[in-house]
Amino acid sequence: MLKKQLIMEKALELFSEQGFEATSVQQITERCGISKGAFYLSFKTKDELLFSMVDYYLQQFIADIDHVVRNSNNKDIMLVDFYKNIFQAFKKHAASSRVFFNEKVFLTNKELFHKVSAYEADMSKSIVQMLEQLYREELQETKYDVMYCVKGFMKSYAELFIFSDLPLDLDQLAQSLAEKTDIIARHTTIPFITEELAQLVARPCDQEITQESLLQLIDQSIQNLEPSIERESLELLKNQVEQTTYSQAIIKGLIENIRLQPGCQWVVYVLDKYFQF
Amino acid sequence: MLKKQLIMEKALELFSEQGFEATSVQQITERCGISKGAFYLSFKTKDELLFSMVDYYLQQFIADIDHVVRNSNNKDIMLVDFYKNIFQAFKKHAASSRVFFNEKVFLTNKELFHKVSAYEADMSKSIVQMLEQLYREELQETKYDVMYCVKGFMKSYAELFIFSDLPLDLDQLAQSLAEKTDIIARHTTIPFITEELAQLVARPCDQEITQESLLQLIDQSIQNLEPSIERESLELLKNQVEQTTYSQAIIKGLIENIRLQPGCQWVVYVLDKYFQF
DNA sequence: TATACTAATGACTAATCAGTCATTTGTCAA
DNA sequence: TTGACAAATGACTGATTAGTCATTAGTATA
Repeated sequence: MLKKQLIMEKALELFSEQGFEATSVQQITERCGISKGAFYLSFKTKDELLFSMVDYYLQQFIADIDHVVRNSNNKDIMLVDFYKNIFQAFKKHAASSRVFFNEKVFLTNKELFHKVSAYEADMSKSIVQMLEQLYREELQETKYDVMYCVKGFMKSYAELFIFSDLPLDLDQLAQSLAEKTDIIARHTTIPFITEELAQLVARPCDQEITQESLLQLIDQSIQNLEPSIERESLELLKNQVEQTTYSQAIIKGLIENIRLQPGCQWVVYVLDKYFQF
Repeated sequence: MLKKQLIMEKALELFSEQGFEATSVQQITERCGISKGAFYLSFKTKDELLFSMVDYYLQQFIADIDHVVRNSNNKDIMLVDFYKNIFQAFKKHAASSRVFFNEKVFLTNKELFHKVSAYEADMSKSIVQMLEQLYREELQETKYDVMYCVKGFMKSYAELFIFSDLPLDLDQLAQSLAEKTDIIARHTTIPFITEELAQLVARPCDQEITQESLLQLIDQSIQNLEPSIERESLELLKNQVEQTTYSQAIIKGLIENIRLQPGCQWVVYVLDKYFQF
């Protein structure tokens, strides 16, 4: 399915330059060097392209964040790591950030709005998880508030990457925001966001990972890979989902094999959760 | 120019529901109960409508914030007042917030992007001014950072008003954010946003208020008013700009007369600055 | 080479759009 | 009542769009 990826990448460029509505299918196919008909072999409609792109790009972003939160053992630098990764992602994916954090379509198309909201809820959950790891029960009353502050810092400082390409010291930025987050976490006494409120806003409840949905996701991801070690790893993992025979170590190793594979971040994220790493 | 206002209001509703690109002039005129031709008597193009709307709605928003910052004498409640007003505005103008904080057009149309950036810069300036009043020289190193945090809080918590209509306790929210801002201001030691960086990002330098540009603005605003005390006040103020004869008290009174007049917030904001209140 | 199949093409359609302009309607003063 | 002017109309134009489909190109098998 390399054609699909090509289309999504070129479409991202164009959407980032002109927006979704203002970009025609013709323009996309011209930039891809393919015909209009070929486009409709990959995607049924222009809307379906956008849906696929949301999955393709937001999954990468969310999975990235989650990985940092889960794999940072050193609490002293967890926050710094978190912010450094976030802004590295913003820097690297400035184009997709522009599109997915600013496109109006996401507010007007209900289905799409839910999709994006669900990913945002995943991100919020990761942040709360990180805060719980860092501060344990000290933060019981205010953790959702602190999460909102973290998201606010992200949104505000991300503008530096999205709207300009100034050379910025990522390390200092990460340290600065880590300090701010720590200060807020330690000193806040008047919470506003209760757990209930946080859940009301993030309504789109994350759907459970079922064996069936995971197998479907793996099949889909396999199609994105050329025959290779990575593809073989994913096929072995598929068997493990159907019937676990290998040890945790082997399974973890197989997941690591595909962690950096483009288009596979999401399946890695879901596999991590499924096998409880 | 009541027709113009009608069109802008109905267009805002539609843009808020569907976005700018997806809304046709036909739809706008249908909701207004006017013909297509009548639309083009008020606005030369669909783009010109958007330009006018940016001025009309963002000026209200910015002027609102500036007024709080300038007129709050009590430092203890200045921050609370600030946030309460901000979120009252978000609540009241949820539709325009949705449009102007999420429309992609603003990123792809250069001229429009500069317009919006200029208003954002005005807002940033007001916030820095408030922080200077509150913390004097204690905050010299970190005030631009704190300003970015304030904007982050605004962006993050505004989602509560823009995307849902849950009943929220504005007072508690304002207090909660005021506390957070105060905490950040007092404890931050690692700044990231320097004055230089802040100015680089907010490039679109605010243009100076000249007598000429002010007179032009007043003329424009007068056209939005029916004959009334308010209109007379504005006409008197126009004379005062050309040649000051009245005392400060009278001028201030005349400005107060029109402060709450719809469509006049911006001229009030500029008059405030011009007469140095 | 012949056959069967899939992948890819691009001219085409029907719909929609922004913007125009000849015409009508409404409103004054004379 | 008339005539002169401005306000408002909506059918129309030309351009552009998403999506289709009859045709062709490419490739693998027999």
